Amino acid sequence: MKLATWNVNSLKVRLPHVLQWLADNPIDVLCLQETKLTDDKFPVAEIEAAGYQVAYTGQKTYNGVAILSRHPMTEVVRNNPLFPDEQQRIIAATIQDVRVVCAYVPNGQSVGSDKYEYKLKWLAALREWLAQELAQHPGLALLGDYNIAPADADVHDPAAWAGSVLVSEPEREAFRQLCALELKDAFRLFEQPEKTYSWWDYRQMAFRRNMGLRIDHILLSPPLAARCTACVIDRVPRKWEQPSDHTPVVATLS
DNA sequence: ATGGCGATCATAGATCGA
Repeated sequence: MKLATWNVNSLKVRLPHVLQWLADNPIDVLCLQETKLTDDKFPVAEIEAAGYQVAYTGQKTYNGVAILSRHPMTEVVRNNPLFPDEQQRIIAATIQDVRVVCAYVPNGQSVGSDKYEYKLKWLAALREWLAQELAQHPGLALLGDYNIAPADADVHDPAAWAGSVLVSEPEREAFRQLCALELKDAFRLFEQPEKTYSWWDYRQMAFRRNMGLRIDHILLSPPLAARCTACVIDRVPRKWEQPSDHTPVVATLS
């Protein structure tokens, strides 16, 4: 089973990219973030025509998440039941023996801002809910845009980024608290090329200069981590015309 | 120090993202 996550920064603009990438990479499950579509505008027919079922929850302009699956989805949950929220940032579904949680973690804007406080509260509530989910679903995968670079190795210029949003210590502690649920960062289960990132700013030719951050992650519970044979970041779609600023992360389970 | 770029929307400049 192959699972992937991709922040598409508008599914309206990026639907051709998603369909092309799925044609090239016929994986089982794809989690999307930042669809930026209300549910009435979600491109269900195009995705079904590509061979995927889909569950989604969105809103106008901001946020929005979806799960595309080649296999039936059950127990679909939208949002964190422990954290009432207007912002559509979480969708979960059970696919075969895997509880798939797709998350778009708040950006946080800047350290100390209201949005930063919201991010930390949101992450604490996510952890609380995941503990409950794990009790019912031992095989759980948390895929998404975490908006956290867990370590300096995930940052192109750690000195320049030190202490700022996406790398600050409270955010990294929140990431570690998710890992403390025994979730494993699939990417770090394997030897990886240095300076591998999942996001590059549109400005300053950041992609060409590889000025990136690794902020999109797949965390796996112990039974799934034991089955994981690979985890890669696919830079290819970032080179396409009119790309998302994020690129897919893919995990393979035996 | 500021703005870079891109998407969105009360379609023009503002807001947000990361």
